[in-house]
Amino acid sequence: MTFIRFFLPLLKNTYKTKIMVKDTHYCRYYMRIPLKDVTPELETAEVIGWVHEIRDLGGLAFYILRDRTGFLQAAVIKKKAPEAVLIAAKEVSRESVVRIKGVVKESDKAPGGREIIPESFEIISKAETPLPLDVSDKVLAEVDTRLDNRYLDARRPKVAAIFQIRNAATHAINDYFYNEGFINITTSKIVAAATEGGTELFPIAYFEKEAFLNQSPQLYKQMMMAAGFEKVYEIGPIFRAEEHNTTRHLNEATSIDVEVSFADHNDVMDLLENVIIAAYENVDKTCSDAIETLGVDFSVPKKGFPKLTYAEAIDIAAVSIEEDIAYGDDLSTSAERAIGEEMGEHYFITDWPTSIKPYYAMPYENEPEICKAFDMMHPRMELSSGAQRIHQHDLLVEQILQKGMSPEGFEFYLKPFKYGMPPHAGWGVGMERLIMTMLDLPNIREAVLFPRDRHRVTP
RNA sequence: GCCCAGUUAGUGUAGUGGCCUAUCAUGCAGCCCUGUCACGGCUGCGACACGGAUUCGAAUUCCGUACUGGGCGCCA
Repeated sequence: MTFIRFFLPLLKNTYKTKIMVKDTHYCRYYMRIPLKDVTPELETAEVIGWVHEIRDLGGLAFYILRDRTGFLQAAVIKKKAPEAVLIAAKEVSRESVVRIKGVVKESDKAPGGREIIPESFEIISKAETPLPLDVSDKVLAEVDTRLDNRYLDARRPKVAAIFQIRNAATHAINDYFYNEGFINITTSKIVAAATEGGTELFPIAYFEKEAFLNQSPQLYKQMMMAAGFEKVYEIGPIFRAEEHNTTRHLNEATSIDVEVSFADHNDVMDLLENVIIAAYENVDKTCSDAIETLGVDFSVPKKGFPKLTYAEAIDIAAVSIEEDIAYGDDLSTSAERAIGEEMGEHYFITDWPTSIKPYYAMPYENEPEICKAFDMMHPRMELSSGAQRIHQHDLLVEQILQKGMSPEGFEFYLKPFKYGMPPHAGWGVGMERLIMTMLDLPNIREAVLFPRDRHRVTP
């Protein structure tokens, strides 16, 4: 019986057309109405949701139901309600899943101007008490408690809103690349050696071989340039085994990685701006409810991010921070912040010293001490780094040696440079940082469903 | 890797040697309540991370252990 009730609509689209309301996004597959679509015009409705709050006034009790679309109040009038409704209403706990059928009434006293008067009230899945955290936000839990109970935490509209927005951003980025003729690739996350340098890798057991989780798809993107794919991108996980413990680092992050042949650093900086703006624009266009739920100031950045050379950035930092900073130093966190404050919007730092950028960054022909590498910054932090890459085999080997690394270690990477490697450029953007800065989230863990940090491997 | 801080009911907290039989809020249970929307009222339930030391007396001081948060470095 249950089987028929659930699956008949799939086979026979006309069944129960009365509640097959306009929004096919939510309705096509279920015999229920999303809560936001419940209106008095329906007269009757069957809804399923979580019991968000219970307010028992004595002769009258209110049950606030919640699903991903919103809230609906069910009003149980104890003198009039059927016995079975009273029993279930008494029995139910907060955060239980319930199915309610009843009459929908207009009421200016009810939230959203309408409420449902249950004629049946079925507890589909009862929630135990006490709950590990308060979904209704009366007592805010700490991030750690929330992450331990992420499935409950994510029931909170504010949390759901973040991932709705992340979805819209990801979708826009994929769309942008697709429309621009990029090929979406996926590359292996299991690698044989520390190829890029500069960061610690997680060792893994790979049968009888030594292997690691990849820190970046960099080398693979470049190999696909040699393959003639011309424009590739990948949105995927990267792993860094650094023991940092901060609100802006993850040991597993999502990288939006791009590589373009026959392009230089300026071309891909232009591309980067477009991608960031496309993400913001789609969020702006499709997520106004989520933005409102989060209560953040949201504005789409304007095309033409200011460009600062590394030397100029150092000058700004030198006058605004206490600590000593000189040409050739990496930009410290406090320097980054000081420059960000000065800039007040997204910006690029270009023309970095070759000595502090990875070996694959292309030095300027006339001034090889600096290279065609750039960082793209949000006032709060670094979002992206990229460069025109070295495509000449011998120059690459020279740079690797200069960094004190051994070319023998990654012959598989160098070999493609011998057989027709086009000039190319690319970048990587931290997805979580993009979302974090977009929504002004205090902690990067808020931008991932299941963050992996120094201590956390569950859930 | 270096440095700092923390751990008290399910959740979030108060607490600086005796007034702690541990505060408050939320939650939960019971009773009252027909328009709540942070419903309200009354009663109750529920916690000092672990081990050791100091002391007449330790949630509070000291040592160790475990766990956690944060800053820096490095980076996305």
